[in-house]
Amino acid sequence: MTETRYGKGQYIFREGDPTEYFHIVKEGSVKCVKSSLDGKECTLKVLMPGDLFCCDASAFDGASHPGTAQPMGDVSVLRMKKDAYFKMLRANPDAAMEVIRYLGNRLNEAQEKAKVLALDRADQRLASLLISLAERSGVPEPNGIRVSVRLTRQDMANMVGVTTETAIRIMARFKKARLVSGTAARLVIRDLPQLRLLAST
Amino acid sequence: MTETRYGKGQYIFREGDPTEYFHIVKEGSVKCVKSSLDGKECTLKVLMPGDLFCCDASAFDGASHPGTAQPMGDVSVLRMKKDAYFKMLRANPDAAMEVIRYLGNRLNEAQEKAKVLALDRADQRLASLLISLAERSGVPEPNGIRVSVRLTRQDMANMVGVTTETAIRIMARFKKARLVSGTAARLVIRDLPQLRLLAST
DNA sequence: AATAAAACATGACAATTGTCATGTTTTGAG
DNA sequence: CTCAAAACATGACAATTGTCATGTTTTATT
Repeated sequence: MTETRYGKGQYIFREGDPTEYFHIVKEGSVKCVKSSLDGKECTLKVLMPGDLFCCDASAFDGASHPGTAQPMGDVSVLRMKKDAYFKMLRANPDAAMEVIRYLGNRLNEAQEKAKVLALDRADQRLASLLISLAERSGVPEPNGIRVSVRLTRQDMANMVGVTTETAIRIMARFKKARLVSGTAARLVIRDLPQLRLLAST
Repeated sequence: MTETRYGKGQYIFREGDPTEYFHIVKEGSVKCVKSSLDGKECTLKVLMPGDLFCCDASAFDGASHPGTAQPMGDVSVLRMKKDAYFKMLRANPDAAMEVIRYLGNRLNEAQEKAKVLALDRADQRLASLLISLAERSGVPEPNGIRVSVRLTRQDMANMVGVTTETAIRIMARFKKARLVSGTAARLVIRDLPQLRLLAST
């Protein structure tokens, strides 16, 4: 299990690269991204410390990475050679069970995301995103919940499948309605209940 | 491991039901569905013989089912009490590894689906669906590939996050362009290469 | 074979979201 | 602190998709 550090502009691995390592996020956040042929990008998930990645099937079949893993700022990642990882899992039922649980949670999450993308309007999808940001990386503050991950409007757009302009416009509306305040450097959720209402309306 | 049969109009379990069993599809197909508060439905996946479900995290935390499992026609399902299933996995590293591989594949699939929903137009999403139907349940025929699962336009609409009308219109276009023929009872993919092209255009 | 229900179909129109263009503000590197 | 790059912002317009209404065809059941 070796520790590796990555910084801005680097990649942990890219879509299509051969799968060699199992990874755990130690410090910082990591973006999982897929892109289409015409350059459009979609952010599938932001991994936080403790999150596993490439703990799964792509690692098995000698296949290649189905997406790109990109550090958001400076990150530190623990990794282990594929073979050693599998050996470890076989020898250690507790670890294997933990990975099964983790993958199951990730699968549920991914399917919930698919549902939101399939059924909700852009503003609802953004509201859902803000809610989960508040829950997963929120820091309580006097006048709301600060999101500790730095996300530009473009990042948010890529996370909910809309254009940057649409994300900007909707966030501007949210700001006007006092549901949120600030931008990437300091995004604060000010009215979580109202956002929840909007997400399910 | 007991076998259970289900028929039209029944449910294997519904969203919110407590998780009690681990399941395997033995015969027939099973729809995994989520619905929103206002009645809109989204089909996450069609399970085929050999597919596992509830092999995952929801089964752990004593949580409830995140979605509904609905038989498509007559199906036969093998199931095992949660506790026995976990005991079996712990005692059997091969089985545990197999579940890890399976969940990983499902996760990749779900994320690919999310990407398509986030980035592609309705016609591209439908083309992608038809491609994967051809690959996963296609039966070669003199003039194309027959889809062995019976799917109405409404089913397809629910699978790609569009309205029934939109699915009907796009399928009509596909039919006119000789990419497909027939309806639910006998859907045939006639020009897979062209569909692939369309899906990634 | 009759018949009700479901599936398929199509038009007119509305709502949502994307595209492109342009300008302002904020951020970060030197 | 300066300055370029990135992020944020907004308008005008186009494209996509949804909504509602209505009608035909197919399917399944008695």
